Amino acid sequence: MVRLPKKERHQQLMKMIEDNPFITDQDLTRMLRVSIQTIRLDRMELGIPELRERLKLMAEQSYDQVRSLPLDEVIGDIIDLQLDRSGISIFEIRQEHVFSRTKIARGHHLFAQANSLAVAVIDDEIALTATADIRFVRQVKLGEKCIAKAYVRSISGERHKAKVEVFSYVGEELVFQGHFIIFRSKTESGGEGVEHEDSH
Amino acid sequence: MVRLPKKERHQQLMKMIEDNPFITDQDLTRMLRVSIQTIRLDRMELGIPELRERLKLMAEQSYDQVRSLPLDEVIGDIIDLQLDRSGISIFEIRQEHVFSRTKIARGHHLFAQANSLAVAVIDDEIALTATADIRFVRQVKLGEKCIAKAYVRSISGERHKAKVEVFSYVGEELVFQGHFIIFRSKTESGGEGVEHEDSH
DNA sequence: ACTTGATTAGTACCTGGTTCTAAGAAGAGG
DNA sequence: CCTCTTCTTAGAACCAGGTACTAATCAAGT
Repeated sequence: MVRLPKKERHQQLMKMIEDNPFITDQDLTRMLRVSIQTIRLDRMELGIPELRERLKLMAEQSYDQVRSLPLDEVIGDIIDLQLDRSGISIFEIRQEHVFSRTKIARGHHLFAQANSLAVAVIDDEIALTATADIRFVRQVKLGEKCIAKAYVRSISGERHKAKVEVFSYVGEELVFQGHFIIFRSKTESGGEGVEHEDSH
Repeated sequence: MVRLPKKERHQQLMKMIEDNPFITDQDLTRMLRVSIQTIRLDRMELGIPELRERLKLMAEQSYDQVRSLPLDEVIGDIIDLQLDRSGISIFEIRQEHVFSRTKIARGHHLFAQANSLAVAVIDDEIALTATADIRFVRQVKLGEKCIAKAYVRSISGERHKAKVEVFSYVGEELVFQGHFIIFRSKTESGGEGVEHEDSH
């Protein structure tokens, strides 16, 4: 049984741990046919932490992710906002926003950006989307930065509706447009007879 | 120093572990002022695994999530699907889908469910939303289960468009409706001159 | 022959537990 | 008062999965 040269073993070891971080040194000795000390020396050289540390790290990462989720009440970063007038937000299409096969952004993310912005631009305690009429003008791909611009077109009196138009661009190109009707509460508390409002 | 009754201590212990799963029994003895054996008996009674098991579980969950992400190309669980005809999906509104203050679902999640379903119901390799005309009929709250029903209304020849209507209900009540126009590729590969398609 | 790098063996020790046995303390019921 | 039960604490043995360190062996290289 000819053993592998050290470098190759290191390569294998890294790969094995990468695609199964739950593996113990004991398991690795069986698979690589070297002593457990060798495995440990290898991990040291490669700077790979022990099993428990690996799991702890993974757990911490996922924990932090969960805790930072509540922050994203707005999809995309708002970079300009004039309440009841206009707003701009930017949203980068990342891996998690695209269809894995085609790398084309899933529409609800573009909608979410536009919708969030349309709601944010309304200066009120509670603002909910009532209707939306949207059009996906061209597909947006992985890595592209989508810039949404919202304009408040009218704020009608009695029933507290606002019309908001949103145009999203990648560079100069229009990729999405939407007309939103947003219901807003009274500044005081919130309306009687607001039956057709909705979330966003 | 009067110690807490057992039930209260159990309450506290559960809460403490819940909002810091990285805590050791040793730490807990200091905070609850009981012996480490008591802590361990308590964990046993409550069925709370040891620190390492907790971390391992978290790590496994996040690992599985990452690996299963490509699966959730559809938002909501599809419970019935007749390709090119109709489909039904169910989607439970959870904490992460609502505005934290009002507990009302954010519209883009309802849209995402409907849109996903509209795309899924089209029997084609590539199907992308072109336009959508949607209406949020009433707000949906935390904990409600949203059932979306999609009907394919027409499939037009040359340009490969399909019209899909989606109605979402909570119980008997209509909460959302949308008319989608979906572009589809040719079954073979995918068309030349498809310039207005989009993601969903 | 001497040195160096790679590998293996073995021991002591660590953390964060489990499992089991045993012994006090505290209150309830007789 | 005694006894029974529940709760709590103590302690020892053991375990997984390591770290840290020492030492021995082997195979080349020069």
